[in-house]
Amino acid sequence: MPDVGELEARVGTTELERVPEPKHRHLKTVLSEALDSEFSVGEILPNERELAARFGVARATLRQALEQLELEGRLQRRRGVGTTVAPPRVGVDVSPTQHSWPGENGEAWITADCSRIVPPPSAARLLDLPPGEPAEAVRRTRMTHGQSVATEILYVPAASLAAGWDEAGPEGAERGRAVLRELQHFERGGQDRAVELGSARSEDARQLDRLPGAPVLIVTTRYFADGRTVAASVATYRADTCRLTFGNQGGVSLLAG
Amino acid sequence: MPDVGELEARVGTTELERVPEPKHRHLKTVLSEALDSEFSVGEILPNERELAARFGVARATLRQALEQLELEGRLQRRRGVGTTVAPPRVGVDVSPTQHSWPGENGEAWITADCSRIVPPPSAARLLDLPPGEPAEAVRRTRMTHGQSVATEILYVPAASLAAGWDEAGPEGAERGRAVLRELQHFERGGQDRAVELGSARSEDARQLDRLPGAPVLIVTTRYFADGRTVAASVATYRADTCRLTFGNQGGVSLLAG
DNA sequence: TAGTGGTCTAGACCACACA
DNA sequence: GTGTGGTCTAGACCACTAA
Repeated sequence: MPDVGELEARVGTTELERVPEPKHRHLKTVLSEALDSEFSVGEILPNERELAARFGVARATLRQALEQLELEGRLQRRRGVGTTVAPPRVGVDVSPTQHSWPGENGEAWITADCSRIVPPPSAARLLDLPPGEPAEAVRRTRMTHGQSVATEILYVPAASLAAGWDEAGPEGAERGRAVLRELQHFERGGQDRAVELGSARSEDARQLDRLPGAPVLIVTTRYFADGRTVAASVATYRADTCRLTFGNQGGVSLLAG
Repeated sequence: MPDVGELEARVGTTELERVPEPKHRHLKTVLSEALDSEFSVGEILPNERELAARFGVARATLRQALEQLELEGRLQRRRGVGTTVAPPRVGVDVSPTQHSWPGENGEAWITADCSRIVPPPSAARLLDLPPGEPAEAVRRTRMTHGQSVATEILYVPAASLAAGWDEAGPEGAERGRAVLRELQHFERGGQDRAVELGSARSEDARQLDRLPGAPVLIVTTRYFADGRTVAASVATYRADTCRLTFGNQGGVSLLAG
């Protein structure tokens, strides 16, 4: 375990400055620099009680600093285990060329489930669907490097399914794959996308191996064909481990390095 | 001020459930529903001590719930003022058609400053610039509906400036506009973009009217021309008030090629 | 000056992972 | 069990805003 003796001294020193910077913010800066210079990826930090004692602050104050560093993807904390130095964020391509049409071959998405439900109002609005109208909801998970980085619900209204669609057909993942096959019949008309900050619903949190409320990036997509919205999806990406890339150079994202 | 009597009762009730949900999370749910049904945009909530007392929890616990709601853009808290119900997030277009080349006419960016600096390592990496090499750093602010929603630093290496570029030329905003004019000479070669979660540096926080450490969406862009990276920018968007949109229906299709 | 949210403390107990 | 991070309390004082 690296020595943090010098850092303790600096916390005390700056505390006397003219412009009072909150302790937790200064602590975050000091820890951040220590992570750069004295720790390597995967290394375990001293526990919170230990660190708080060393820096001469209450545990709650130390936790404010750790929370920020976790938000920025610098640390990973796990209950019952400890706090470790996180690897750099993974670049996940969400540009239309990589994420262009649901169910396309070569996608990184794994279909998990599907059921016929009444979409929540926010989803109904995306689809221009009257409230109360049912749709197929396909649940998928996106894997990268053996880890699940995102979960998604893809809403497909009945109007986007062929006339022979069997409402009483198979359930679960098989039904989901059938819905995705239906979408292949459309001539692609483009898409819309939005990114915003959110917090993980408990269902998403379970799948992403995070606590409920963890920060996530929510990617909302509308798929167009035949001059209307034929499907819409709400994807939830782990904000701590992911960087969403929109490379349009037509090749591999150079930002990945 | 709407009555929250019913809500208090529900907090007490659910506390007895079999699966112990943290109080702050349940509190968040209850408050969220109250915001939907009993409050309207701009309305002022009771203060934190008052709310904590009503729900029978410590102020710190209540604050955990409020912090989450603020993160999701539902609330706005200002020291010395109070907590108000936030308006829906503003959609800010960051698609290539709207944000296509720095300094283009009709942009929503206001040039604030410019100086010759040595870019931080992260920026040098974006530019494929050797460490220590200087670049012009143009600082800009993006306005939407009279509010500043983003700040940006655009790095332009010396190699991207014309032979006759005057290093000792004007300072401040005027210098920035001169650098932007230089960029107009290139034949545009496309761009790269990435979005990730970060926290506001104190400088950004001041410009965005937020406290340092506030959650922000960081948009990193590389501009290509002549087969190389001629400029790169790091833009910081307020995560609480902004939804980044990548709409391409009305404009050029990103699916081309 | 009064009232707000922001910071900080020094405890306590709980849920979880792992040996 | 033992040790970790997660939750929660009941205070206190500070920085800021606006009347």
